[in-house]
Amino acid sequence: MGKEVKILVVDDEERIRRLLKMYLSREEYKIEEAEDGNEALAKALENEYDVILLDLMMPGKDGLEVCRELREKKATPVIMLTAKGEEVNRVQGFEAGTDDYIVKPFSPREVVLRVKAILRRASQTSYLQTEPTTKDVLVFPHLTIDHDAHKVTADGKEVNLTPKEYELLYYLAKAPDKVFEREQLLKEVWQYEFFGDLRTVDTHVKRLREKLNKASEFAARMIVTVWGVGYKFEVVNE
Amino acid sequence: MGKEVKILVVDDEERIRRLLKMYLSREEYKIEEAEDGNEALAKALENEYDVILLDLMMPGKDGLEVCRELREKKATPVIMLTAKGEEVNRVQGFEAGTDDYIVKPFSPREVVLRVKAILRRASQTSYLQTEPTTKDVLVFPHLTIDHDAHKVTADGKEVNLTPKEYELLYYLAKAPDKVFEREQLLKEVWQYEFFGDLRTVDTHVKRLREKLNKASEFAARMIVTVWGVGYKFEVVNE
DNA sequence: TTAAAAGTGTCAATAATTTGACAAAGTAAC
DNA sequence: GTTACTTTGTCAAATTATTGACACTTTTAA
Repeated sequence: MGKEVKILVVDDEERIRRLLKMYLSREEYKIEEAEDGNEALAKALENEYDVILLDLMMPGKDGLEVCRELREKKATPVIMLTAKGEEVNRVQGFEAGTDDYIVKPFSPREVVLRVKAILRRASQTSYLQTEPTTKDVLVFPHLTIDHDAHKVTADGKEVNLTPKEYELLYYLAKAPDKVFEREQLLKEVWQYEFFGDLRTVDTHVKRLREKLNKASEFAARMIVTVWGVGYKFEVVNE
Repeated sequence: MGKEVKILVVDDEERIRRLLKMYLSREEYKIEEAEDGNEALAKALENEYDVILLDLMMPGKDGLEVCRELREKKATPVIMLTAKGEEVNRVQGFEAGTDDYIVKPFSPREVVLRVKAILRRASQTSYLQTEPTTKDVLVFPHLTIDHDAHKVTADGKEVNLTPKEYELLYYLAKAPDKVFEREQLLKEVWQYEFFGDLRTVDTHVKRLREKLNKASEFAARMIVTVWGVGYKFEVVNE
């Protein structure tokens, strides 16, 4: 339902573009890319994007400049990507017409949250706001993940998860039945510059299962180990 | 119950319209927008609004002029938005038919309070005021927030809150269960040009909990920390 | 039975929150 | 106006919770 959401991702590093694309694709957004300021500006002016993710530091035209020039013609929401220490003056960014910031290295959750926040705001600006913005709640037998409230419930009982546990569960549950290798989970649930021990994933899975199990053994069993490959979320039929 | 309240928001800056809309939508008003004087006048004449929020400085026809022309046909209440330093002669404004002023940058509370004041005045002017204006009171177990009286009661005892504390509580309590990031709270509870320290939110939460706790430990526990994300208001089941 | 893979418990390192103290800004009372 | 009082925002400990690593145990599949 609702029309397709189009996002433009601008960064000179191919790796960053790929990561952003990966995170955002999971939310069913359509992603396009640009690798420098001029290309970004050209695309942004020609097309109608719902959000633009814009790197601050780029060879040639930098993010602020692109934003400023874009603003002369269009109001497309812009989220600026800044590296730590690159600390833009918020007021400066604000004057250029930036809507929000994300500091690198970012985590998937952060990116997705920000994009959603922007989209929500934008949709509220639309003339008639009759329909309530669709709630983001995953409901399975024995387990409910309410992403707005950031709350997990198993067999009626609330399960208190730490951020990483929550993210891990949410990530897996968003694609039931799909197996993820530990490497991939580390890349996508953790920040993108994290090169940690693969066993770390196991530890978190363990803690997650533990907590789920206290509330519902069925919920705990939904985190399934795929031997030799990784983990997946599978709905229990009971 | 009660008829819908329709408000027209007029400002050439999209951001300001969005902010006003955000604040006022939470009060269940229906908001329409106009981005310049002519559009405003056309809409104001065609429709029946309960209040018009009108920016003073706009390219083309300015706020005073719109107000003056509107007054030749209609008595719709007008609240003028003026930037600091832009200090209109109040007499001039009243001659044009302005009902009230708000100085930018404004805070949500200010906007909502003024609008409510105007609506109250308007409804009292009406001939027979039989229907009680719908009361704005949030009632939870152990906690009641009477927004009309601007009064908070926890387990029967009145809790004395400062404006910011009150606004923070009210904002959270208006959307139970929904998690808000500190950034968002700063953006929406504080004035819109405030770029303060995120920890400021924590301090206010602390003071709020402190005061609530003196009256009712259950009420205090309703302000819930969501680790790594932000805060939410959650009803305690006890 | 064995090698590889997964699960577990512990601990130190990190990270986020809470808190208290203080200064600045704003208000009210005189 | 000036003074006293309140509210507000910042900052930097102190506290608390999360996290990552690693060694060790258990399970699995061949």
